[in-house]
Amino acid sequence: MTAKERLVEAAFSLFAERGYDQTTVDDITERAGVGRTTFFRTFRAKEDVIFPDHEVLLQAIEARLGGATEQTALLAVTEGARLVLRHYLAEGERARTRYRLTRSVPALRDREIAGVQQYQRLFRGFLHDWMGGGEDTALRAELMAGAVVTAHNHVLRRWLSGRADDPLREFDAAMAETVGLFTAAGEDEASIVVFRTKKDLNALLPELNRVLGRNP
Amino acid sequence: MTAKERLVEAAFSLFAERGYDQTTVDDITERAGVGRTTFFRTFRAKEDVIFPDHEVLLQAIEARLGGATEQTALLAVTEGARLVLRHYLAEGERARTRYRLTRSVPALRDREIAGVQQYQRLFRGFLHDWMGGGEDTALRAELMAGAVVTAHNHVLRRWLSGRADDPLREFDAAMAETVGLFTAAGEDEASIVVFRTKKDLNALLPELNRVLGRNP
DNA sequence: CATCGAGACGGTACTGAGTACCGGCGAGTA
DNA sequence: TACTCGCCGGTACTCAGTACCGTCTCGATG
Repeated sequence: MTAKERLVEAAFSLFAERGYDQTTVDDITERAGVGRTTFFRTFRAKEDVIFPDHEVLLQAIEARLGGATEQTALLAVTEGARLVLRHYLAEGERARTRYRLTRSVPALRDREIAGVQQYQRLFRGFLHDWMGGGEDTALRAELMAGAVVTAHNHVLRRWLSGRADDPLREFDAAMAETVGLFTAAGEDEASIVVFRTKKDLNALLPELNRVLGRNP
Repeated sequence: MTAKERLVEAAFSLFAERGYDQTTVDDITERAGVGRTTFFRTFRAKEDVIFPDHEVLLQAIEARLGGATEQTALLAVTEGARLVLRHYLAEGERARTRYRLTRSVPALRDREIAGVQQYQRLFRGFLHDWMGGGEDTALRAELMAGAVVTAHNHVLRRWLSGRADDPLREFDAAMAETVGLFTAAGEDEASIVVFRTKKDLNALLPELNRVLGRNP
């Protein structure tokens, strides 16, 4: 068992017992049986000990995005997000413990948000490059990246709080809805119906539906 | 001049001279001519001194959202975001100094992200309530809130880095594109414009754009 | 006028996170 | 054996943040 694993074990157990603020780094290192210096060599800060796989996840996403073609870019992004979700699902109870901590301890909550931002940054850069990297697509890339991360977090939080029985299924649905926002009905078009009449509106509804390509 | 203002002045000047990490709270309070206790009574942490109006902005947004009706909900959200943008624009050089700091100091960057999350949370709650508060609209509300904040930040950063000459105009365009993602040709809605006229169509285009929430 | 209470401020002392630096220990190598 | 490289532990220090207490001012109230 490496020093890192022992530190993580000790930290999670102590946080569960006494709470985050009531646990010092000395407490953690003592239980882990390592020196205090080792802690700060392994983690940059006390808060990072509950996100031990953060760097690994970032690299996994980067690798997934790197192996994408022009045609599979959107798929790569959703699968990158799915990578994160699957990781949390595999963690099981530890992920839920982290969730409780991040919800109750402001310092950890902020830290998690900052971490999510790093995922988003990866997606944004990848999507923007995919779109050509021009200034006209910068906002669109940023919106897409944010939406993907938001959708992922939404499903993840539902599972973490026990409200999702089939998170991967929900993830697919959420992703479909999310990327649909950007792909359906084209860039900046809107359905516009222009007519002039004195008829009653109810009499016009069937014709309106026809123009809009719908079946009443 | 209140103690808070003097602390902010002292902090910004010292950060510009020596940098953030090289400036201690003692340095700030000494230049401001107040006691160290006063600093932590005024700001929760050292990082908060460069976001002195954060709470005020949050309350301003909340007030703006509170005075909205069922029909003006989307307008209220965009104007809430516009409130933030206008505040930064009015700040002028101080906002740019803050931007340089948040870009170079990780602690400040994380703090800012956490602050943005608070705006987003307000929008999300408001939009979700507006949509009825059901589980089926939770994701959609979250996506919209995230998109609005993203679009705002995108324009704000463009202005902060000197790439936007007319930020308010860009903001309107970005917001139109953003809310358009959710309203244009969406699930079972469509933008319908009804009018009768004999005018030339070209003369009507500006008005059409206004109705559609666009800036030509 | 006297005094009482509230609020703002400053000073002191303390905890604990994070850093810098040094020395020890074991494994591989010439 | 001597050397070095990498990992670890210990010590000492800075500084953010907290707790607590005493002081001052000001306005209200008797």
